[in-house]
Amino acid sequence: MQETFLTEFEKRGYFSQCTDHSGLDELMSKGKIMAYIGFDCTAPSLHVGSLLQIMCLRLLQKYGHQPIVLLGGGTTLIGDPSGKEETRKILSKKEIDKNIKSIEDVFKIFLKSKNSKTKPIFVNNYSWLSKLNYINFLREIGKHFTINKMLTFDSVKLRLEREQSLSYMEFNYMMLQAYDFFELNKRHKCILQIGGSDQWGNIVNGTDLIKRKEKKLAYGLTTPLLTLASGAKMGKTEKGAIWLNKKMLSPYDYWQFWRNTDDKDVINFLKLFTDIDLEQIESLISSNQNINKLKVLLANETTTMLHGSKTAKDSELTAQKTFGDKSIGKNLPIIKIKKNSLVNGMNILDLVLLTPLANSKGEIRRLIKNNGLKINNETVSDETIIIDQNNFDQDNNMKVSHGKKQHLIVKII
RNA sequence: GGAGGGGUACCAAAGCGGUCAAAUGGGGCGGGCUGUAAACCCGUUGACUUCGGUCUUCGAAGGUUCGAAUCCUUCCCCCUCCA
Repeated sequence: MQETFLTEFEKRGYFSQCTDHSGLDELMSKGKIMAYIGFDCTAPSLHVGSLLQIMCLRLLQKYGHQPIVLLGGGTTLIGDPSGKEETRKILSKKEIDKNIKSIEDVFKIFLKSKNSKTKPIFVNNYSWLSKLNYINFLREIGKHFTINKMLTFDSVKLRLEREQSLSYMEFNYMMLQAYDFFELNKRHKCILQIGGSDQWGNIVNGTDLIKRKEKKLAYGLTTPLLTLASGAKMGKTEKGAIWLNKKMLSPYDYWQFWRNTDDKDVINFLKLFTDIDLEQIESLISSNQNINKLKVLLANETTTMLHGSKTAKDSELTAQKTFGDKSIGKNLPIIKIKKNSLVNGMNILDLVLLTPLANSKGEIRRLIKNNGLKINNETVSDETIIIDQNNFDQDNNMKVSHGKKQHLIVKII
């Protein structure tokens, strides 16, 4: 059987639901289509939780389709109630615009723009949503929505069942998203919206609206909500979200995130988050590769995609040095301190407090008590020791470790 | 509108005048085992400290008391039942 966008989409584990599977598959194998995914702009960067959607856009390009990236400058002003138990905090227009700019940069890394037929189109729904006239909107769009049906959507239903307030503003969100699809259908002949499974309701509203107003067929396709083997949501860890923007998360930490994948998730992640051919992945599985090698492969592939192959290699090397020969790898985070703050020596507690490794002296004391703090690979057992120039090597570096995984370099300048 | 029940640390939940920085479980962090995995075992989990203590915290604000998470008053929020 010939491979199509949808067949690979399914094989890789991206598929959850589709409004018309065979219809869409047929259409997409006949020629190029336009498809869009909308992204929220509540933060200055997307995190790994959105990576699956980004991979979908890449897959579209692979099969010669053109992705539209919708940055929700308008809808973020309202806040999507889907999957949220509480009202989101509302951001200012200025913050959102700033976020959009930095999110766009990430897409430009992931998506290819050389081929003019498949290069991504960036749109901001603020440009049309902000121009809507309330009365016209109600007459043209609002009449196609029944309250009866809107109340049955999970995003609304859950809030009502829990008696948590849902403002009229948020209640309108789904209409706006439906309108986005309608607008993109008119502007760019966009006939497919992809989204996470929590977006199903919103997407279907869009295809319905297009059907009613334009008498045209449009399709919806959703990806499953990913959960890790541990049951946690993809993308957020205790230390914070796994951001895609390198200003918010260093490439080394990004690499580490993938390297630390649960054994049970590794194969799935290779399929979901790398470009490695499915056949090749299958052969890796059947050849019974060492699981840790696969994790390194996963980390290298994902990091290369975002930060480039050189950075990925450097991260691997840093990891090798850090965990293998316990030396200093160059990609470890560096904390700089001034030379004169060390002339009289500095208490270990004060020094560690300057780093992101701990938030209070009490925490550092506990860490020392539990044998978790190391200076240059030596376990610190006394909280009163003084750090001075002698603890640094000839390059003025000193390695500080919190447990086995968190390491950084303190450097004298 | 009426009648009850409740808001405690990251979450869940006990405590109901002093021995409460607050039981227990989950989560987190650290250690052990290992493979930078999972499972398991152990320790730890407000801040500061000269390690004697000191300061801040049990929805909010006042009050009673030598002493309040605990009692009283007002206010805010949530839940259940009735209308």
